[in-house]
Amino acid sequence: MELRKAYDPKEVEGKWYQFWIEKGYFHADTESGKEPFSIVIPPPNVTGSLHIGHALNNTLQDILVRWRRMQGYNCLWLPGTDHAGIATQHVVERELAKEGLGREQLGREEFIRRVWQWKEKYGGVIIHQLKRLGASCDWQRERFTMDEGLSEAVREVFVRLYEEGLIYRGDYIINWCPRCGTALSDLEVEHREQEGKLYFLRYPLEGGGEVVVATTRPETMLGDTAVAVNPTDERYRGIVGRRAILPVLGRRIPVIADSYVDPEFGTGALKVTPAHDPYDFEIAKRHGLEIVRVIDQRGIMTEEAGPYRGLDRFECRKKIVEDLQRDGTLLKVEPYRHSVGHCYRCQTVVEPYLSVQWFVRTKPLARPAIQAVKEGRTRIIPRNWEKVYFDWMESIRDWCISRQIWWGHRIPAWHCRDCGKITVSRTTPQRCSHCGSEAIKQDEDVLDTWFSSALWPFSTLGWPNRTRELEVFYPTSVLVTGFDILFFWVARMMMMGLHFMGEVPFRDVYVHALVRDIEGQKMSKTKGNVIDPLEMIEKYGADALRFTLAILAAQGRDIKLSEERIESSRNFCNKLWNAARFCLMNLEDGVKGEIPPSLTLPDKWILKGLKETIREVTRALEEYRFNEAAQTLYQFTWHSFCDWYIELVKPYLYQQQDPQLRRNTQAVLIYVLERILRLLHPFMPFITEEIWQRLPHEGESITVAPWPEEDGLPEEEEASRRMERVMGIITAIRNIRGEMGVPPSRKVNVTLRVEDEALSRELLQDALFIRSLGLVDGLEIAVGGEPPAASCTAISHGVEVFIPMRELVPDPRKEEMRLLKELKKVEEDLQFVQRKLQNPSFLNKAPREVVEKERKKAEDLLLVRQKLQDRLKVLRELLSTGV
RNA sequence: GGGCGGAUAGCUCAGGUGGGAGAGCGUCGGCCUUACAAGCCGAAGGUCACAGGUUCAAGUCCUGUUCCGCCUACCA
Repeated sequence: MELRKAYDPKEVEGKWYQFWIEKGYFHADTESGKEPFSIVIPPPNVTGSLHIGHALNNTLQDILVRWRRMQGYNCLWLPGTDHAGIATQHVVERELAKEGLGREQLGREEFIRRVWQWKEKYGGVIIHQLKRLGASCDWQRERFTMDEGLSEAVREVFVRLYEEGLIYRGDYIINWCPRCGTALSDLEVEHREQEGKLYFLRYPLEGGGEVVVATTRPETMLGDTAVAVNPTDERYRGIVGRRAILPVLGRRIPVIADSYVDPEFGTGALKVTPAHDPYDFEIAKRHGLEIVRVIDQRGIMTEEAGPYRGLDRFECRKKIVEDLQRDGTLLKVEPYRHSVGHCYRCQTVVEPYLSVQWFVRTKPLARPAIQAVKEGRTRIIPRNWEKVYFDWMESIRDWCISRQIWWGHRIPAWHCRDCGKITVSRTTPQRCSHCGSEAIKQDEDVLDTWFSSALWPFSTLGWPNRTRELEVFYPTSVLVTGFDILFFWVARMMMMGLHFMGEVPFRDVYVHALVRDIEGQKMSKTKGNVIDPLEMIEKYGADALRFTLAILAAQGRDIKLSEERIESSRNFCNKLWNAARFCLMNLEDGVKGEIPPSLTLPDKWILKGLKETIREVTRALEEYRFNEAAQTLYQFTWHSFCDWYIELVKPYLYQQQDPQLRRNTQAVLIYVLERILRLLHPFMPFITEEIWQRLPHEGESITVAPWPEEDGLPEEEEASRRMERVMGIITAIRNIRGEMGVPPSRKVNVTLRVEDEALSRELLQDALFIRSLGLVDGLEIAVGGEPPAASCTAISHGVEVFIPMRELVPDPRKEEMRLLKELKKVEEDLQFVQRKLQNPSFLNKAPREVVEKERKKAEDLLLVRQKLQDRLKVLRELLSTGV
């Protein structure tokens, strides 16, 4: 059964994925008794489609899961999606808008019904895309944050936290998105540096004089209820306690002293707008100030704004600046760079807004979460993210969890119309728990989506029920995620996991990089620089995409992805394919992959390489060094196996005299290839399965084949060195050929000169390789004696290589250049080594083996130099007499 | 303001615990050598950002500087 000339991913990917699913390889069995290895997927937004960041995230998870599965672990990779409250609501509202409908028209219940409808229809897109990528998730356990089970967990957590006093409700200034019409948590606000202006306003004082305040938001002056100065500020000592007259509205407001005010900034006098600035709000609370709301939840000026009522906040700013300028209140305007908060969903400028919201008291939850990482019960990898985690956790602020939208987990709290108190309950209550009134109404708000995802590692395993899944798979082995959601998600899972399970949610957190474009820009649709993973899969195959992401995934650095990189991985797939094609073409009936009792030199060399590769790849994966694992495999497969081993053993395969040798060689070829496939399988699942199935193999799928072990592979240091010497000679011959422009069609005669008998006997035995890979016709091996005249020369591993010049394009000058170049290099090296050896402190202080190494190096270099000089001398005599 | 990361070949990047720097792509030269032109063989190309320091020895450890990037923050 011969393979096609080029690998075609389209023909194989779908087929094998379906096969794996049918066989149930991805399904974890709680009763298997094998050691568990579990990962919960960072649930993508249900509205989402697979972008390159998902592709990276899931490729890395799949590599770990497939590798551990082959190692014999009972692997659970639990997939699912996140209901993404605000995002999903947007999407559905946009859909409705097309029908000319608004959500208010439909009413809450009907709207929610439509969201579910939408979810059923389009929500699975990303799940299908993950399958295209090859993700080996346990699809039978797929979850959704709005599932009944997960919703139960959410209610349970809310009620318990409320009962423990860790959830409270109150009036606070929160981040409000006027466009989305909802509160946002601090994390959901993106701060961006922006070119703004600092306006200096003159507020007259009652009884004469004035105080000048500075502000970036002049429109909020309408809501000012005080002017504050620092109590230590000499300049203002006299005016504290007096009253200022608010321009436009004429309101009398007190001048107060508060240490929050920075005397260095602006004029040192701060206008206090309690309803529209979180810190002004704090000041107001301290001083019992009046609170006047001048901007409403749509970003429109309220009745309190007097003449400006009804204006949009930005229009109002423009207008009020004009007016204040006209009447002289505006003293001056300075350009000012400052950071402005934007809604992470819609980029609207966020409004600090005073409203009643629900909060989680985070400090008591954070403490154990910090402790767990400090004690190493959870490791964050790479380590430097631990610091970021600690910094955030130690200065954590209470988490605003209520959202004024409809799509999400409705807050399980009921307000009593009679006594005004709140009943929080797991199930829908019939009456107020305080006064017994039946006039109760459920809170309108829903919970922040991250509230439910914070429970993901245990809610998906069945909590609050005590399930077998929890018992076996919690804590999960590792969480793989991007640093952008370290706070949003990882930190909160840590807090919730520890609080409710009494144990960390994961042993390791592997934090990977962001994928950027080749210029280092974040990919975004608006910039038009996105690389669409599905398009890449379509074009180059899933394996090529996966391998590219893996080989680029170095710790601590962002990935700059370009299509060329994927193309080169595609070439690697093709290389592997053709290596397999070669092996199969040369495979006789009945031969299977094994290590035969007698091994040739190339066999011993490649098996040693394989052993090292297994060790290195396994170690790299254990340390989450995906790029090193991929790189090692690439080098071994392409350069060791294809470029050298296959070429070296061709003479054995093609000869007829010794059938046993031929068959043994085939056995080693298959043996090594099959191990390469297994090592590559976590990275490139499809092509490896396709080839593996065509090779002689044991078992029904490479997915469940055992991970290769070093044990049982021969060491053969000596043979390996001998092989490398031969390879060095071959390279030397090729070098001369290349530099002298000898085409491959032209064979050359070669003389090798060595110093001792034993070496010459070995070379004689290995002559076959030199002939075949060096394209050598006659090969002579001399011990000592006169070197042949008029030759091109090279020295490798103590062996002098001669190719008679008349066989080549005879240009002695060219050869002279070549030798001089070589000599220069050797002399430089020699100088360097000798300088070291002449340094007494080096000889005294450096470790013995390092000194020995340098001595040996110097000896070798001296020898090489001598020989090169001899050659040069002969060549020059030749040149002077003429060839 | 605080913190973190980066600066290595023309480009994109690797280089755990210090012992004279590697890959992919690109470039140049030679090849359709019966697995592969998505390929083979060979070559060129580097003051490892800068300045000090530690050390017998520094791309690697320490200090400072410059230039980028990111995260974070209550100077309105």
